[in-house]
Amino acid sequence: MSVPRVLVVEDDPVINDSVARRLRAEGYDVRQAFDGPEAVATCADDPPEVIVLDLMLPGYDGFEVCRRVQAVRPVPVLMLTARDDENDILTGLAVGADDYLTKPFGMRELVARVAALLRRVERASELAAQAPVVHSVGDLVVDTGGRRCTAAGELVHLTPTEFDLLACLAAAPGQVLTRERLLAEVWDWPGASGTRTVDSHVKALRAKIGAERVRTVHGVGYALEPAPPGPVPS
Amino acid sequence: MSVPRVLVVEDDPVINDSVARRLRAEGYDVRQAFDGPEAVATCADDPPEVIVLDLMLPGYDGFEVCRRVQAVRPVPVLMLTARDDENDILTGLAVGADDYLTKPFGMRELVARVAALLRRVERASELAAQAPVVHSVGDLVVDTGGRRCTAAGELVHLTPTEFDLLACLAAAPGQVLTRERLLAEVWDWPGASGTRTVDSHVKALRAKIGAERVRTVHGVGYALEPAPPGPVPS
DNA sequence: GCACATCTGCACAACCTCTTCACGGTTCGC
DNA sequence: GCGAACCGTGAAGAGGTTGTGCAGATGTGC
Repeated sequence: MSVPRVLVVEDDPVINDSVARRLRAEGYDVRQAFDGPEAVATCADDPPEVIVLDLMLPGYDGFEVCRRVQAVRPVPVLMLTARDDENDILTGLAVGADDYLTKPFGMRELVARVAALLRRVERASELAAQAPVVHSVGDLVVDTGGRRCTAAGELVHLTPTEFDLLACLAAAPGQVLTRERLLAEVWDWPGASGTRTVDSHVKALRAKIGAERVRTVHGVGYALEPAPPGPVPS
Repeated sequence: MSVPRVLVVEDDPVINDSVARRLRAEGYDVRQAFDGPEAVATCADDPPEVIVLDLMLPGYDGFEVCRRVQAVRPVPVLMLTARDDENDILTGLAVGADDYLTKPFGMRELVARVAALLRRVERASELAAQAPVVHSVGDLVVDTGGRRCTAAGELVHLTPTEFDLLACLAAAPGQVLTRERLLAEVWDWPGASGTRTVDSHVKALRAKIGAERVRTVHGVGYALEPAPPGPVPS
């Protein structure tokens, strides 16, 4: 994303040009659209990083543009409202706008808001990329950040300990973890007390995510099956 | 910005001088320009903090001056219009002017407007540095700038603490935040006193935005549900 | 100063979880 | 095949965590 693309949607040529010029001066790759259909068409082609969108448009209005564009791919939208109309703002935000400015607005502020939206997008993608908070093992998904787990698309309710246990296993799919190791990871450092505690929780886990997903290795410990047995005969 | 520089652009020497004199008396460092090209040249050299700009100018008019100057660097512009022409005013604001005065104007008012512009710019640049303004989570919209919140399009009244709490949760949708984390974010650094305070406010929040939107994660904390239960009927 | 809204902390009840034990079935080494 | 070690299972008590209502403290605007 070396040169962020910005789409300016505004029917008044004077305002559109002036906004576009200002944003180009800031170093953005700016496209312009002057009505609803044109805006949607431009986005379908090649979605920009940010959209600056006026609400009052010929064709269909800003809300509709927002809906249609967002339906394809989520794009940050900075909304321009002619009046300080509470309802317009709230409606706009409800249909997917990310920020708003009321006319008359200062160019400085507009530029700042666009930059803020871009920062947010970048930050979000960085977070998604560098935070391996989600483990996928076959059709099992373990979201350690949200502490949720789905098996074959179905949400599974797990108790705290069950979740920690599964997260631990999912961090190394196919690898066998000893009871001692699991006790250390999930239960901190409990003097090697009843190792049967692990068994109990494995049992509970199996009952919830399917017994075949957790393999017992006799004399060693447990492992999460990397992929379901074979090509599932569905 | 110890001594703010002000550029006065006005073709009538009498008015120009009188404005300049008055502003100098207020302690500003004042330059003068008497036509469009001169104004642009002065700005290219060394942009002032504020421009007082007449619309009727020889060379090119005030709009053009405004556009060219703003293309280089955003500078607050106080526009002077001969008539009380709505179109002129709107066009001017669109090309980057920040305020306007209609002739005939009083010196006192002009001085006040210039001072207000300087204040506003300072404040705006502070604001611009802040984080994004709006969080959308499902059909829940949290406008941290306007400190407003809507659920399914309906405006919801929240107390300050409730709003901060929700904003904190909305900043990381689906992520579980511990009570300690929430105390740190919303209540600054609370000696680890009653974490039950969080519970109380969560209860109040749930009553207002719908209990199903805030998920309890036993033994860990709370999370905002990323998407509402049912698949959205588009 | 007063009325009002809001925040905080507590106590209680309800709920959820963890752990442990004993028993029976299974696997492994010989 | 046999013994020993290992694992699965079920149940129940103990302990911890959360939801809720309420009262006092605090802050705010008129």
